[in-house]
Amino acid sequence: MSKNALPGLTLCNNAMLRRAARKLGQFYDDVLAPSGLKATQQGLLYQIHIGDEPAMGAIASSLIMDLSALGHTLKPLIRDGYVETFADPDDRRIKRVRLTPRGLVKLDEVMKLWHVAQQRFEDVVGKDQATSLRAALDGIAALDFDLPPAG
Amino acid sequence: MSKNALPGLTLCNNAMLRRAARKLGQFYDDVLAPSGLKATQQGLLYQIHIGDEPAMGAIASSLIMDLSALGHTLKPLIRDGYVETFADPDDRRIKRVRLTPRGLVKLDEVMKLWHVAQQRFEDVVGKDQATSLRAALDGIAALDFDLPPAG
DNA sequence: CTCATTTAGTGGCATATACCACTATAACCG
DNA sequence: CGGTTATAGTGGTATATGCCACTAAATGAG
Repeated sequence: MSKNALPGLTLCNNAMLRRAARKLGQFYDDVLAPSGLKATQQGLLYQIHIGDEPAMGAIASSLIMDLSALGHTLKPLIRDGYVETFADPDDRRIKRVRLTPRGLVKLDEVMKLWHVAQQRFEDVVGKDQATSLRAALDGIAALDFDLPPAG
Repeated sequence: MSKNALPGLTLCNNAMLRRAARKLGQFYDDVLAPSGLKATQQGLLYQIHIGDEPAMGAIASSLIMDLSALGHTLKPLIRDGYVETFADPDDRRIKRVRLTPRGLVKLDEVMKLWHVAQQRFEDVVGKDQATSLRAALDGIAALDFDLPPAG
């Protein structure tokens, strides 16, 4: 009944990454649960907050997320009144995003919980380990897998 | 227009992990696309294949995935005839999973593409880097975040 | 044996995330 | 200026995942 009775699991970089993401996501989600937000939503609110009324495209590319996926993810936050959008006056194709006052309050609340989760994570894995892990993950996010142009 | 105009992004372990997972997922998915399978599905077929007609619970716990999530994820694979399930004769609560002949053929096909993606990843990040990354991710997956029992 | 409890999965609902086709707007070119 | 192209988002559809309430089946206590 060991947790890892199945072999071979550790071979695929992508599978391992997703697996770790599920684990960590469950942990962060648990800790954030009292706020009613998921970790993804907390992260998104935070990104919006630290940006200067960022355009959707800017957020999406920062988060390496599909633009339409961002749009979908934003919907519950808009519905719940944490976030609002408005067209850029200089380019009406661009939709900018900001927190509502209510969203600011909520962010404050959820960030307290986030600190708990973050701290607990770093207690368990070690601060330096966590830092180098994040660096490694940032490295992956920055990779370019394109084959060098043949011509 | 830098990709990372927004600051602060790199602070959250969970957010960074998800971000890297999106990036890598997109890459693996791209490479596997000709097979018609997503990387998650390839990974799942593979897990089923290397297991001995594993029970759903066993798969779920190996992958650190919610049991019901596994059930949902399995549905398209069953619908497309790659996978079938059957009740364990000794314990009818248990549902075991196996590949169909068609599933085996498909796995073969998709694994060829997987090797391409995997190889390309390791070319780009380095074999040793990849190995230690996977080890780190496995470490995260194995963490225990429970607070030590107060009693 | 019978009832309470635990275990294994299911189904519904909600969010996360991607791709595609489409629309609106801006930018560019002759 | 007018038509073509490029850019920014939207909506639909599909998979990925999680939680909860529920059912079925096995286990354990009396």
